[in-house]
Amino acid sequence: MSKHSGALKELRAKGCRLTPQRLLILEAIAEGSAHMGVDEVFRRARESYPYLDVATVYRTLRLFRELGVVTEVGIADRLHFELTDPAARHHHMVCKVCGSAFDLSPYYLEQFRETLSREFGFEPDLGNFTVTGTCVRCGSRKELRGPIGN
Amino acid sequence: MSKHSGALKELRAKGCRLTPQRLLILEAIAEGSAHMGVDEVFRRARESYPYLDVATVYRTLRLFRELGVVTEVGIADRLHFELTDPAARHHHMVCKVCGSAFDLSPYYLEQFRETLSREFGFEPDLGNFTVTGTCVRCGSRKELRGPIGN
DNA sequence: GACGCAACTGCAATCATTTGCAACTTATTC
DNA sequence: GAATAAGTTGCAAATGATTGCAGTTGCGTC
Repeated sequence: MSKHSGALKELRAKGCRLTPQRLLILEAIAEGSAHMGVDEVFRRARESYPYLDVATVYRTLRLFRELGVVTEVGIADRLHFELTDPAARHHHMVCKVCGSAFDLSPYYLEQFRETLSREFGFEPDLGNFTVTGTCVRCGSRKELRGPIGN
Repeated sequence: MSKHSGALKELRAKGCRLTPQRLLILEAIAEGSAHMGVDEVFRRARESYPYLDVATVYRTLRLFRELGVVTEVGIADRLHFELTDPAARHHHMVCKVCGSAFDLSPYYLEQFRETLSREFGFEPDLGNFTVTGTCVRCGSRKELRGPIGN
């Protein structure tokens, strides 16, 4: 409950309602593994309420993201979410070869953010920031196969 | 033709074939506006060859992106592409409020890239890098409406 | 604790993107 | 220039995600 109270306050502040569906989805994310796919959230939440529809899950997750309650991580072109933990805020590096997601401390982005803000007045949405690329393991494996290898 | 010759060489090097469809799609992007949506590429290319299928456009664009021939820009959760110009390489800032895309010089990301590479061995795929956020105009408009405004 | 309204949900339809497969083409080899 | 092997295409079906709408429900007000 303690983890949710903040989220509920956010809902109220925006004039949103507290529905059983939203509570279920919130719980599913809070109790599930890190970086949950939409269908995993859906399956978990539906266990307690079989009438739940995927559309509601998508809508709710988007709402939660806008409220800052959950963080979106784009893994392999699909939506994944995790509970936002203000005490351990972090970004993500996703390997486009193996699909693994690594946490990245905001420390490494602070300077970048400041530059964009100062130079262009552009305020980056780093709350849901993800860099794709190649992780150490996949990078070294590729080298072994030569420059054209796939 | 001069702009394409590089792309054609890339195709050959990877053992890919040169088909009329691919040429059409390449031309459509080269002649079209910046940051073209998939359907715009499709419509343009189909003008010269009505049998062209969307699936082919998607497949070809993905191939071109992997070859570095085109650059992907994610605007409002949809795929957009532009011809990669090695002489004027740049990244993108996309405003999540108004959907505008702004060019960003690689200069601002060089340090970030180096840090990720050195600290984590993670090689970011900055060729197709996009930051979302709020641009100057939308940022200031929001302030006028107060903190809860939408 | 009933009323009213805007927010929310479920359903079905729709859009954006990807994939499996059989038929067809490109480019290579002889 | 015919035979061949591998890459490509179009079509149709599947998947992931969004949206319109009519009915339902949370919640502030009396």
